[in-house]
Amino acid sequence: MGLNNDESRSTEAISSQRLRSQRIELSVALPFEISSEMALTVDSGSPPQSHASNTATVASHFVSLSTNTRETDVPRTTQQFLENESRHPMNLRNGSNDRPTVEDGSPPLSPQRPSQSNSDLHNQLKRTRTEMEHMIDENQQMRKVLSLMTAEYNALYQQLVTTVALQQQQGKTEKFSQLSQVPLATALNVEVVQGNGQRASPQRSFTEHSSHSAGSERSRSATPTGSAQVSSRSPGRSKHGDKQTSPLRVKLEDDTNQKIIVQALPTVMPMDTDKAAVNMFRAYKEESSSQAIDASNPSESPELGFASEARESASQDEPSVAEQLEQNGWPPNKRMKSVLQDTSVRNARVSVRTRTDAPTMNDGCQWRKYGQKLAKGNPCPRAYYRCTVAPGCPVRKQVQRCAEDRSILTTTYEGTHSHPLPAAAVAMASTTSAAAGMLLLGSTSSSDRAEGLGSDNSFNLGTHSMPIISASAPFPTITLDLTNNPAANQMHLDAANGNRQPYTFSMAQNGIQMHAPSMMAPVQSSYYGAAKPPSGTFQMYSGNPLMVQFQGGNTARGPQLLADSVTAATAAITSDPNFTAALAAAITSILSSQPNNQLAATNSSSLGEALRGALSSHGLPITAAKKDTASRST
DNA sequence: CGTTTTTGACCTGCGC
DNA sequence: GCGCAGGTCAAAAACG
Ligand SMILES: [Zn+2]
Repeated sequence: MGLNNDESRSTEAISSQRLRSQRIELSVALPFEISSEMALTVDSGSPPQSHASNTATVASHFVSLSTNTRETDVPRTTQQFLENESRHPMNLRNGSNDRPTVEDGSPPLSPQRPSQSNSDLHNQLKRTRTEMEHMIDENQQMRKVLSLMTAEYNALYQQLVTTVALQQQQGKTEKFSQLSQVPLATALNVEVVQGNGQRASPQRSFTEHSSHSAGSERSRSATPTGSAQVSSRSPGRSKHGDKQTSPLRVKLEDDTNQKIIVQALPTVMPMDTDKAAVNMFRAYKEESSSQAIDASNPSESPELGFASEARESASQDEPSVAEQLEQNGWPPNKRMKSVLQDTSVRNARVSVRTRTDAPTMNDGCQWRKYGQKLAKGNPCPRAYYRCTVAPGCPVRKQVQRCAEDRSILTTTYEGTHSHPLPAAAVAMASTTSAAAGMLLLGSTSSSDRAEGLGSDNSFNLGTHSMPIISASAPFPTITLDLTNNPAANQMHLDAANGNRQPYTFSMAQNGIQMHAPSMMAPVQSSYYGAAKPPSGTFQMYSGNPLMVQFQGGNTARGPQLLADSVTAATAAITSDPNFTAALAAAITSILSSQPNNQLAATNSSSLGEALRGALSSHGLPITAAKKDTASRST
C-alpha cells in the first residue's frame, strides 16, 4: 500500500465498519396479530400442467390471497400486503379437491352468479383463467412473503414485549441502552425516534456502508466490544448501501412520546421471474450510487414514509468525510456503531450442511470469493464469499468441506441481504435470516460454533438432544444439517445458557422434521434410524396438539429443495412461543417447496423457478390436521 | 476489458 | 507483549 500504513489503517480502523446488514424499516402495528391465524391457501387453481388438486388445510385457517386483487393491486410491500390481509377477512376453506378454478381466481370483474348461463360462465372462465395464472404466480410469492413476515412478526413481537418489559423495569435513561442491548435478529435494527423527530440510532446504521469496490473508505470497528454507547444522532444513512425495501414497518410509541422503529426483515422481495429479478438487480446496481430505492422498489408507497426518509439522506452519492461530518455530527469513521448490535448482526450465523459435490451450494445468490484460508484442524480450505448481488450487501458466507466426509459441504451464512433477492435466493436467505433471528432472540449469549467450520468439526450433535456448548464459540450459530446422515442430520439451536432445549430438525431424504423441545421424546423414537420416509413427506410435530403433514409424491433432493424446506422449519422456530403461527408460516413455505426438477449443480439452476412450478407439476395432496402429538403417520 | 479468483500480507481478538 | 487463529484486503493473475 502506498499510503502511510499506520495512519490509514488506524483511521480506517475507527471508521464505521462495513455494514453487514441492511436497514429495513418495518412498521408493525403491535396489536396486529398476523400469525396465529393466517396461512395462505395453496390452491393454485389450475396450473398449466397440473392436477389442480393442491389443497391445504392448516389448522383450518386460511387466507385466500389476492382473490380480489388485480395484478396492479398486488401488494408489493408487506405493509400493503398486510393491509390487504386485514381488509379481506380470512377466507375459511376446507381442503377440498378439484375446486373450480374460478372460485379462487375470480377477479372483481363480476361475481359469480348462479343465474348466469353456462356460456357466460364459460367466457368468464376464460378470462379469469388468464388472470389466474398471474395470480397463481403472485400467490406463491405472497405466500413466501407471508411466511416470512409471520415468522418475523412473531420474532419482533416477542422482541418488543421483551423490550417493553425491560423498559418498564429500567429507568428512562437506560431505555436506549436497554434497547440496544436486546439481541435483535440479524435483520433487526432498532432506532429510537425522539419526540423532536431526531433519531437516535443505537444501532449502527447498516446503510452507512459505503464500501465501493474502490474500497477507498474502508472501515473497521475500533470500538471494543461491549462498550456500546448510545448517542442520538441522525442515522448515518446515505450512499448506495442505502437501498432498502422494507416490507414492513413497525412503529411503536411508548409513553414518553418516543417512537420506536424496529427495522427488520431481509429484503425478500420475490420477483416475478428470475429474469425480472436480474434486470432489477442490474438497475439496482447501476443506481446504487443514487436513489435506486424508488426505481428498484416502485411499490413503495409514499405513505409508508420510509422512502422519503431514505431519500433525504441518500442524496449524496459519496459524501466526503466533511460532508458526512456535517450531516451526522460525526466523522464517518467515528460514527457510533452499536457494537452490541453490530456484534449481534455480525455474529449470528447460520450454517448449513449439505451433501453436495459442487464446490459451493447454489443458493440463488451471487457470490464473490474474497479469501481462502486453511482452517485449523481441517485439511480442506475454507473459502470466504461475499454477496455481490448488490454493492454493499453485508452478507457473507463461508464454505468448507467436512474433513471426515468430503462430500459434505458446510456453508455458513452471516448477515442479511440489503437488497431484493431473486426468487431463487429467497429460500435460503429467509432461512438464514429467520434462523439467525431466532438464534439471537432465543439466546442471550453465544452458543455452539459452526460445526464443520470450527476447529472441531464434530457434528456429533445429532445423537443426543444436548446442545453442544463450546466455550470457544464466539458466535451464536445455528446449524442446519441437511445431510441424510441419520446420526448427524439434525439442526440444533443451541443456547449457551443451556436452559433451552434444542430444536431438532432432521432431514430425512425428502422431509424435514422439526422437534420442539417438548416433544423430543416421541420423535426420536420413531423416526431415527427408521427407513427413509415416503418421499415428499413433511412432518412437524410439536407438543402442541397440532400436527402437520405434508405428503408429496416426488423425490426431492439437492440442497436447494432442502433449503426451502428448512426455510419453513426455520420460520417455525423463529416464532417459538407461537408455534401454531409459525406452523402456518412453515406450511406455506413448504407448500411452495418443490420436488426438484432440474436442480443441476450449476449456478444456473434456479431454485425459485423450480419451486414455482412445484405445485403445478405435482399435484401434491397436502394435508394438515390437528392431531394429537401421539398420533402420526409416516 | 471488466469481473472474479488467487494468495500473501495484514488486522483483530484472545489466551497466555 | 507475543503468538495463534480466524477473517479480510487488495494486488496480481486468471477468466470470459
Ligand atoms: Zn446480498
